[in-house]
Amino acid sequence: MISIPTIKRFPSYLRLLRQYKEDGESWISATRLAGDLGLTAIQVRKDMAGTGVEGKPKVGFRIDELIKAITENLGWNNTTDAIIIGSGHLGVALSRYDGFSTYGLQIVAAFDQDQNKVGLPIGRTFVRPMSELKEYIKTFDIHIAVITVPGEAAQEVADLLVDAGIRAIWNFAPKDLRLPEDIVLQRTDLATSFAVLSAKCRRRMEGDDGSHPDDGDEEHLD
Amino acid sequence: MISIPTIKRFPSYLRLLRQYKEDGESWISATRLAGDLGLTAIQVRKDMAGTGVEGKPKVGFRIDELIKAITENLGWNNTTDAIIIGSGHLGVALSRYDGFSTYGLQIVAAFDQDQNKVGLPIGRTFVRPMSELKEYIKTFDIHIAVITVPGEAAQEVADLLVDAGIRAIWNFAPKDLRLPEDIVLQRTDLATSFAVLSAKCRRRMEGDDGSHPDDGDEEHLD
DNA sequence: TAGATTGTTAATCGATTAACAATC
DNA sequence: TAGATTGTTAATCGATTAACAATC
Repeated sequence: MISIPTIKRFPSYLRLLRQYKEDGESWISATRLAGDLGLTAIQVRKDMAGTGVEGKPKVGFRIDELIKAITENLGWNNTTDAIIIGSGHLGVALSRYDGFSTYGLQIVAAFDQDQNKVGLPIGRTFVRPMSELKEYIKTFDIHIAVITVPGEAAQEVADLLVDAGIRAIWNFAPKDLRLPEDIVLQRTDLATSFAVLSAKCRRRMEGDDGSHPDDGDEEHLD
Repeated sequence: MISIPTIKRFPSYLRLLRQYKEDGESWISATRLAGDLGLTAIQVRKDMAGTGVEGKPKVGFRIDELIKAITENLGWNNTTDAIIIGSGHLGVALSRYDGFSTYGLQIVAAFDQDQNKVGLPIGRTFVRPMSELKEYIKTFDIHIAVITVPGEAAQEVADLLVDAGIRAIWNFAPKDLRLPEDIVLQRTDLATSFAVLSAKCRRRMEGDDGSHPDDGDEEHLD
């Protein structure tokens, strides 16, 4: 089974591979991939081994094959429908974000507690009232929900989602959710990301000694 | 020196500690912190050791002391000015985000290449043209820049920032930047975050066996 | 006192890195 | 052939977890 650190590097590989392809190339070596991403060639080869794609000594890997294998490995070859709860600035930004289509993610509905927002257009749809949440999830068999409500409301919303039968939650609210073990949870916490940035800045100031490993994560986010 | 994984957990501790304080409590045990965050008590004690705060057997740690120590450790006791490049949906959302004040981060200016956006109000300020970027950074001695431009433009913008003397870049664009070693780089990559979510979903489906370690990063943001 | 909790030292676990034979 | 590159096995490194004495 592929490790989480490797999974985290997959999107970066994918972006670069697509670029190579666009440039008309069809083979790529781990050496060059590593150079372009600031990784070691050994690490890239290990990661590629996880995809099941075999390389050719002296030439490297077939770009098309790698793109296909990584995409499938991430499950990004199929489109997944998701809903978003919270239509504040961030909710609107994510709802309208084109980039998600690259990952096979499609925001098909937005919900908000604020009656004044209900009905407003957002992305390709409009804001729905929370009262319709449960029925929507069940009717359209939605598996993934994105939370962009204020931190204070996040746990309550998460509980509603779990009750409605959601399987995975992508939480952007600054709050650590408590969820049943069988629910998949992924955070994108700006505070955590900025904490790492702050810490790195601090070290740079205080004269850290030489070594500058590229985290990439939060990094890469963590 | 405090490890990056520990740094990543600091914001979660901080949020929880502030909540305890609001609830009128003044002491907290590692056991309870661990329970509320889904960590082990041993790990919490190790993390707390990093702050330099000493606990009392049987009672735990003074909440005020921990809040102060963690805040100072992250450098969040002082306000830091930052600028943002790219006034699309995400840029606007981040510029207006109130939560940053909690981390001592203040977005003091926004820039955009699009002449139609220049002059538009955003957050507490208005959009400036890219032509003013370098001078602004030098005049106000800005150390941190947030990038929210499209992936294709990110490297170019980053190069401009480095040339203007920026020290740290928080990159939200879906692009892996190549920067001089002395520049602090932190990514918040939605693709990476969603990749982890996708992988976890996949495993849940394919009948993974029992163990459900809470990543939290990315989970993690990260 | 008894018992929950802290703090430290040692063991474990997993990812990265190194070494090196195999290959085209 | 020579040499760059792959793929695998072993070594290293660092974080998490376990064990346990110290403490109030």
